[in-house]
Amino acid sequence: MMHEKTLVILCGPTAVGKTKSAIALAQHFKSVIISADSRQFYKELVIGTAAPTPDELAQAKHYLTGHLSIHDYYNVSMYESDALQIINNEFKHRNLVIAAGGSGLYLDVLCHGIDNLPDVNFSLRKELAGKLQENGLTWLQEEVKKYDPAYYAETDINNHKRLLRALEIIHITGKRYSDLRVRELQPRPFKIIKTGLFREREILFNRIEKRTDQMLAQGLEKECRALYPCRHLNALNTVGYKEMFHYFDGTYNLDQAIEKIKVNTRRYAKRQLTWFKRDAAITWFHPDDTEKIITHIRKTDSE
RNA sequence: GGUACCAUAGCUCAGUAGGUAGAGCAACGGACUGAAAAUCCGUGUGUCCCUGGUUCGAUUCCGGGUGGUACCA
Repeated sequence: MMHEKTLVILCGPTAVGKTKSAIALAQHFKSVIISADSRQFYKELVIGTAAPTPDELAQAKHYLTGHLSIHDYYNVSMYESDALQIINNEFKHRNLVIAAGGSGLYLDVLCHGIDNLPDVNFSLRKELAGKLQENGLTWLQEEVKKYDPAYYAETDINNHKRLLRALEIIHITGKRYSDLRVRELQPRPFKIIKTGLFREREILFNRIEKRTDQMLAQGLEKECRALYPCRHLNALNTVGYKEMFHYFDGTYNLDQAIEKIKVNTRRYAKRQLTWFKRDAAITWFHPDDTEKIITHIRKTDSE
């Protein structure tokens, strides 16, 4: 199917160099960048998320970065509609848009949509979380087993977040989560070209180490201190912040907190790689090979 | 220089009354549908410092090296 409109995906693990490459592509194609980094959405999280700098923001139009407050509720479905609306608008006067980021789920939903499941009911979530607290994981497992044995059989039964979400949906809809989660791929009215950035692991890990030290030098501690009162917010359950909060608590000393940030960032990068690796549609490039990425996009786009 | 103690996984250490070894952390692999930088699952990766001796068999016992730590000079 021929589309005259194209969405270019640029994904990859944290610290691989996505921001820089995305800007280079945006400048070359005279295009814009839609962020797909679930923590760069929050305007309060700047240093710790390695958000694009004012200088970088000036080099290309960026969407969906710093557009939320940590106090806002947001989820992947809201991201899907926000991003699609922007893409739709941009396609009125250009043929190519770039979506760049490291949040695999968000990119997948942008490309293929997500099942029409009910939104979170906060009072229900609170109620169920309270029961979980009171009765333990076994209770939650038994509930899911009782109302949706199919889901219980196939899911990670130690993952309380998954079980809680499934139980929520069962309560809200009166239906089984496994019947509603059909994973239907939604067609998009534009072409999608998926590119990924890759570096040798040792080099990637060195970059993480160096970038963490830079964050500290740029004032990560101060940024975290200001956010410390809000530490319970989901947006702050984030690498780089939660470890500093433990330092403020006295659980870690500063050196331990820094080491933990490095370890957890490496693990995050590994989880991202696991996610992206299984997507055979991604073509991989070294971040320095901007010309190759451009050639690939031009070639694929004209096919 | 002398005496004592130590040397086992990437790190900190346990252990084997002689039958080639296991914890924590780190590391590695994986899952993933409205919390996703979240959450969860799985995996020991080893010249037991070197070298002789005793023994059917030594990481373990004995001797000698080497390295480290502490104390005494």
